Amino acid sequence: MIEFSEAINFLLLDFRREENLYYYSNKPYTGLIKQISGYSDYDILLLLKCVNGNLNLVYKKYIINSKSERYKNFEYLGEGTELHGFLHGYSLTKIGGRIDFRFDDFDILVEKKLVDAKGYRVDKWSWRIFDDIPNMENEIWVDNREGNMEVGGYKNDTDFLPYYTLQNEMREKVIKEDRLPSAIKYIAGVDVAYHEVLQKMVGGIVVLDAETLEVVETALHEMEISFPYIPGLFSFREIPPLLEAYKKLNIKPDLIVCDAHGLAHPQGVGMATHLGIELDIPTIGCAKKRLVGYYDKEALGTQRGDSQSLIWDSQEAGKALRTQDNIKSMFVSIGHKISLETACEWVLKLCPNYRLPETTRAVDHLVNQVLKERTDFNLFPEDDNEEAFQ
DNA sequence: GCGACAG
DNA sequence: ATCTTGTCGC
Repeated sequence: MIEFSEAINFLLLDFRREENLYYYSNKPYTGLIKQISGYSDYDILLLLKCVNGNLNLVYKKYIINSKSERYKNFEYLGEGTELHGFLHGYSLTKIGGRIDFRFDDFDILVEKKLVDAKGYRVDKWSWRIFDDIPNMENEIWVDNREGNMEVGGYKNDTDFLPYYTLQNEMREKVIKEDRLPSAIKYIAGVDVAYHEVLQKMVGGIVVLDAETLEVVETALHEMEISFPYIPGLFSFREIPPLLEAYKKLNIKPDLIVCDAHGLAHPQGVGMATHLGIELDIPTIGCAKKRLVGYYDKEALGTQRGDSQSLIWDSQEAGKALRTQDNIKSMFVSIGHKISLETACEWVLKLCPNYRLPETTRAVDHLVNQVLKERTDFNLFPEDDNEEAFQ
């Protein structure tokens, strides 16, 4: 484990060797290095994902000239390195409602008290955010290590045998042929957005007019994240908030398009299928990435409408379907009460301009917007009066 | 034994 | 799913 103050001091000293301008906030902090990536030919981007109180923050630092000897000094700060200690020097900016901590324009902040670095408009700045220095002994140290939150403790699949059993039962109920209403008037998209630190999720449904693709109704439901993400058991994580949101709808859709697989699933019971059986409504699985199955990439054409069978367990589990010219294919499969051919027709109809269906696009936008609004903190309430920066 | 693995 | 920045075209 590396002391955070030590690490950041090192970064700052290295980067701003000539300008020893620091703030000492003494803010206890815990987190880990989330990602180190090559950023361009000469930059390395270091992202520290941290938990501080109940905020989810991303600290970042550019390290210039990675090709020089200097870069070697950073090798010990590998991805996953744990950091505990004190936040030492930082600048705070607010960009489009998002809080950003920047180490790179730290000195500008000190000098001018208002930053406009790299063309970003900076609305507010402050170091008073950390005035309420928590007592170290009372501080709740949130363990934000991804392994603990998403995978750790859940690795043993036998913990989830009951869910696999449920999937086996559902598999018998799937209807793989068209049982659609004579006229499809409304089509819905469903999606869930997450807040990793608050452990909240917002499920949403957007109902579109099948003819015009205009939004006619939306419904939402927020709840705690209670089920981990496990490929194959994904539906048990996302369906609970979706069922709640569905209850709130006045206009019930004739068809639902899921941003996930249906039959193209290890047990043949992906989220689209699960949801379709649960609601007894025709559903389509329309995923961005393959989960199981194989298809002939060479044989797949490059034009909108081109498709290849996705084979799994010697069966056609779905289609790799090109929804736009020269663009990565989508993966369409039966959810419930619809044939694969009809499902592909609807997906194409719903993708007049973009790779993703309009249903998915609409609900994705809604759900992320709402989650952002509900989890956005006003870190500067005292600045809302006019004397703040005089 | 190891990799792959929707969102 | 979450997060980031850069570039291009309307």
